[in-house]
Amino acid sequence: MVPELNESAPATLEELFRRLSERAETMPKRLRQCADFIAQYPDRVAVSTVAELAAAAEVQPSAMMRFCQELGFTGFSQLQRLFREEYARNWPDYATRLTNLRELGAESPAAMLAEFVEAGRASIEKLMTTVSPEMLERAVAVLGTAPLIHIVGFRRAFPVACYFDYAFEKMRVPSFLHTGVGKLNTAHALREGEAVLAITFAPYSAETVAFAESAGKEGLSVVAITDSLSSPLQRLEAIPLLVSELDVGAFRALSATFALAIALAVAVGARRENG
Amino acid sequence: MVPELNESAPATLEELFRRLSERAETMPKRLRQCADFIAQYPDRVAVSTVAELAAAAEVQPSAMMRFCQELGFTGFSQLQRLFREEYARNWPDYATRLTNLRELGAESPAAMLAEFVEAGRASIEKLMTTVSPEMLERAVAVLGTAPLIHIVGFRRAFPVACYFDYAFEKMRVPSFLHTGVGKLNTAHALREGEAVLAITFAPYSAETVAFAESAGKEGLSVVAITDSLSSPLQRLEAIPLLVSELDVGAFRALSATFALAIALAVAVGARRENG
DNA sequence: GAATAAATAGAATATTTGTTCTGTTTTGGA
DNA sequence: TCCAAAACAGAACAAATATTCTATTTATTC
Repeated sequence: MVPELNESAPATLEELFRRLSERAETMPKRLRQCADFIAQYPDRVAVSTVAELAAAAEVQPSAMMRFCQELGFTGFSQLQRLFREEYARNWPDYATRLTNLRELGAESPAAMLAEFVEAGRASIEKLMTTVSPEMLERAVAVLGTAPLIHIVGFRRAFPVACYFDYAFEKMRVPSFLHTGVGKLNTAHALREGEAVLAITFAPYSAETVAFAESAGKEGLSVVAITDSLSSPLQRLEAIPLLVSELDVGAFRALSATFALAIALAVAVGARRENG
Repeated sequence: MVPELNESAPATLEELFRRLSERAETMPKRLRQCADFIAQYPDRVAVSTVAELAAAAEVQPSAMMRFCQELGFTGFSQLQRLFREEYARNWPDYATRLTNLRELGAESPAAMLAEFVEAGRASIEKLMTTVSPEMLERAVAVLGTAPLIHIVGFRRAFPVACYFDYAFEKMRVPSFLHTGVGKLNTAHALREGEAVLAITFAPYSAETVAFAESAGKEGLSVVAITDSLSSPLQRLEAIPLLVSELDVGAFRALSATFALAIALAVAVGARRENG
């Protein structure tokens, strides 16, 4: 059969996604589920059957069909062809791309990305060896039972602190983010039985250390995310979680730290729910 | 039907190719044609039918079948599954794995960390294929010349925005972080020629989208860090940098996003210094 | 150079996969 | 609250795709 021309169907992936973003809002529930799923996992489309894809998106195969037709395709096969053609171009794998990017010249942004990707990957893998499971368990035990968690971290650690606050909010874990806004001193907000989650990396920010110290003196438990055993937070009786990020030149990313952060946050959230 | 175990069939692509190189020499003509073709164009196997593949290798479909069986597979489908899984390896179903972990009673914090480490590693590797070097170059060109960079991103994207502000400050790149503190509207701070760096992930925060839109209307260049081609930022003429983070259960980390962020920040800093 | 075994092509069949259809449920408007 | 329209799930059907079978050709051995 001659593949029929279909003037209303998107001819490229870009066009498809553009149309998707225009129309997804107004689509009925199930079709929107399809749209969201395809937007999130476009690479699955090329190598799956309608049935597999529908199951993964948690809809009926027929819903997926209606979705394809809604977009102007004659059916799933026509949509899939688009993804399969795209696939053919994208094949070179991670290792190849990394090499290619590096060869573009050390100065190019793409080469820089390749460097940080490699550093991030290595840092994350290393994380499994630097974080002690016992300490992690203790940290979860402390944070999982505290009535309120104080989060403190400045400079490079501030994004991590923000993220904790976001994650805790999402899981309805009571938390207080000490932002340092207005240079107001918020240390007086500490109450007995509460816990502190302090994040700091070399050169250790004085405010964070002072905050953790005063909390320790008042008998609050302190969990410390930091980068070495020689961190000043080690002197307090804090529960240490060690992350070491590999650097590229003078720059250090936060990829591994965030992996630790989300794992800790989710573990604390889960502990709370299960009592 | 239960997928039958087949002890003689290669279980991985590596094993398949190894066996191929051992045996190809001694194979009859047509089967060898099959072997050579697959060795040369392995990427086509995942998305083709036997008929297509046979035609491309210039053999009969039945020859391709005999070839598959010669290698120990029950048929073409089994061989193809190997190639499809290889492609799929980048997106294991973490939701299912997490459920399994829970059912096994392995909901320990350490197990959770392992999950996020694995998700982070895979996400970072995937970053190499989702970020287009051309777009990255354009983004660096825009941000590297703008007199001021406006950074906007809320909720889950806020840590990323903070980090950009920190990195830019360290490299003395003029930047302005729109924090949303006090719900003050800061959109009037935009001046001609300046650039916007917008970060948003599904569900896209309305404030970020509105900010980027109003910037776009005033003719400012917008660089968008987002998670899919169907993001609302795509509709503006923004320069897109795509990151997709794998999720664990309902949770998604930021490991890959931060690798991209630091690479972009450093590249912009370098561009400024070198003129 | 004939006999035998192996390999092959193409047709026939079985299976999987895509698509359409129908009765039912949900949603939105009067 | 009822009615009409849209959306939906699941089953039935159609198309495509994989697999097997058989007659024929090609290679190998004696």
